[in-house]
Amino acid sequence: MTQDTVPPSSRRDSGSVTLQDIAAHAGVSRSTVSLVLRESPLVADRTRLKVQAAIKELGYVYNRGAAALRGSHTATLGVVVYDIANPFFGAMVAGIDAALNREGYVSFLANSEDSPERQQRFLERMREHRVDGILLCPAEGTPASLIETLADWSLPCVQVLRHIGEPPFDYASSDFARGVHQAVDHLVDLGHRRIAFLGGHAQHSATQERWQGYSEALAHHDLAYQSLMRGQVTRRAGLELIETLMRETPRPTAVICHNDLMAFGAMLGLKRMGLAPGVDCAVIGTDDVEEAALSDPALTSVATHPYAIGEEAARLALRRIADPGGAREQVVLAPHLQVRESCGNASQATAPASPTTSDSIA
Amino acid sequence: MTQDTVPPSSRRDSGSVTLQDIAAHAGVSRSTVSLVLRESPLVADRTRLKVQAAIKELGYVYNRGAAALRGSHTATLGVVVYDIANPFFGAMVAGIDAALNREGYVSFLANSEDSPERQQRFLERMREHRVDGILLCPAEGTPASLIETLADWSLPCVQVLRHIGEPPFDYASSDFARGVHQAVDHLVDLGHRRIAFLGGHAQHSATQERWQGYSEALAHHDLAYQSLMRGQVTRRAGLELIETLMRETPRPTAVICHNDLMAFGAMLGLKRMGLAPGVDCAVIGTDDVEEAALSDPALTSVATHPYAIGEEAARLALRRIADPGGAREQVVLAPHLQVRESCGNASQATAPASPTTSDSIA
DNA sequence: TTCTAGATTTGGATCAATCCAAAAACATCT
DNA sequence: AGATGTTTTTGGATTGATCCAAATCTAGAA
Repeated sequence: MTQDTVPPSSRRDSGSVTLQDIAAHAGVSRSTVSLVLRESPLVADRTRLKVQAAIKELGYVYNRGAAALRGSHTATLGVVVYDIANPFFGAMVAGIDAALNREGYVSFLANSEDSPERQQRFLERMREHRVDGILLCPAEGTPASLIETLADWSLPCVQVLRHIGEPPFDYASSDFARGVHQAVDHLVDLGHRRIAFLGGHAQHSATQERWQGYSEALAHHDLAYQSLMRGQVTRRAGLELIETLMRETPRPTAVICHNDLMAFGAMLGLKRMGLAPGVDCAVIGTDDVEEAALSDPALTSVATHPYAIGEEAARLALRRIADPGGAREQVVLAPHLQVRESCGNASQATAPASPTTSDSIA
Repeated sequence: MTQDTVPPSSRRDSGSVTLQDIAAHAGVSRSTVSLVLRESPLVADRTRLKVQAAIKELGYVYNRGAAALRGSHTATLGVVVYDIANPFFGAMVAGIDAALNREGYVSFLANSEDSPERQQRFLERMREHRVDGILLCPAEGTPASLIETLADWSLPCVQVLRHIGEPPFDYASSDFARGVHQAVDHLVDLGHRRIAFLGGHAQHSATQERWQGYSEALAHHDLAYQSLMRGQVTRRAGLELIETLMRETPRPTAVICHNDLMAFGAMLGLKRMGLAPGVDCAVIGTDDVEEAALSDPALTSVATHPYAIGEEAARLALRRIADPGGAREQVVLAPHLQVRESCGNASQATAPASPTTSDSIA
């Protein structure tokens, strides 16, 4: 009669139990409950337990929106990719998700479809939602000023896979140049001298780095032959480009592809021409997606570890959010060459016995 | 001196221009600015223009968090899938993204990895963020009570691809039973009589519906032969199961697979056994992922349109959010059979007389 | 000119948390 | 017991928008 500890049913009606309600029920103040929720060490153990019991009893649900309004962060990260339908991004997003989840963060995901306009809209929307930071895989044609704009917004941004402008900025990716270099090394070891490259025609860093790796590697091995074809980085483009390529004279004996999709297309194209991938022409892809292990023949590929890139990018973003003024970081993972069957096996290639069609002119 | 219209630089420092600031600058009240932002027809045109000018001039950024606190919705949707790395989900998420984007919504994406515990954590987190609704692809083993729990939370939830419990509930998917039925019909048309099925061993609706479609179709055609193998729905499982299957006597002449990944595995397995997919054994997949068109041989597949499912699911969720009490809806898209080469071509199977040179098949 | 219906506009309360300075409770040492 | 120092706890102010009832401003009619 003096104090009703639990108004039986009137509480869970409207679904909104507030800090105030808990405080009343536990006989403490709003502020104390807030401290308990945030796991502050200021609260005495006995009080903490009382409050936690009340929280459980009343079925309280933390309101992150209200907290964000007064506080300084939303525990929310914006993620903008340009092709979520691509399996590579699926894996990357899974990595991001895992890393964020550990810290209680949630991510807004948006798909720019490589359109700078869509990308811009998404970024503005995320800003309105007061995300703590952004993971951005910049759409092709993103203006160089975008990074400054984000800085003006004081929105921490980690660029992923591609970057616009020059460092310093936060960046997480794979060392694409090195990956292609490794692929060339491997082919040279196997005895190849005429190594072609099927690349993307787009102008972003991820494409350029691969070209660079390719030409550096050729120079390093004193190879005169060079053949660089550009197209979409799709299976279909791989199929079409390889046909053109195989009609060249002299014909390359190996081809490195921008990604695995192109490589699959190239292998299919070879088959359609009556040529055997790995025998008549070695093929190397990039990314090492799951299908690479099970294609026919199994594809040798430069593994770029999308899941790990996602994890690293997310962790870097969290670091930057915690320390916005800190030194910018570039996390560039080393790829590794996953050797399978699409380059033939060593015995075939390294011991060409007689017909060493010694490299001629390009 | 009486009124300073624009304090030149002191405003954009802290980055937070509020409704109050705009109101002062435009000479109106907070409330009016709010009405303008929400495109209320109550505001006179002249006032609206004045306010919009002030908004632009001061570089105001709408604070959706603050709005959500007082208002009733967050323009936010939670999306929980169980395998984001799967290309099917990539496409589906792209569809969701497109539909939400049109209405100004943003989505939180989470990956349950088919773990009910992870799923539960994510749902709680999303509740704390006060999402307006949930798109849920239930993890395997999700307790039947989950849907009630979400209802208790008064959180609108659309189940996608799989469902737990029985209608009425909101649900968006493909008619898997019908898809398998169509596949059987096609094979029977081609003259097949021994048709096997490679399915998943999991106990969710999506798997059961396919079994059901398979046995109904067999009954419909009075086929006595039946062979149903269960495993993971992965490429590797397809590869392993087909080998077992082809050692059976009598051997099936055709196999329908739970999804395309299994079908790719099955085709690879056939090749490894020295059998030709489409000649020695017809293969049909489900989903019609992009790779299906370019595999070797090109895969006949039951197209389930993940992008469209994503769009429909998102739109249904938005409808339910707008009208929480409305009648529950089941949006079940009709799949269609995408015929390619993995069942042989018509000339071999149906009309051995004339070599119809028409591109793929009729 | 006054009245009134209709169209605009407004201030105060509210949403549910956090921040912060100051108060209260408790322990320790003369 | 009193002075001092440490933990704990607290109320009031604050965050930035929306809701709502009431106030103000039209324009047309009496």
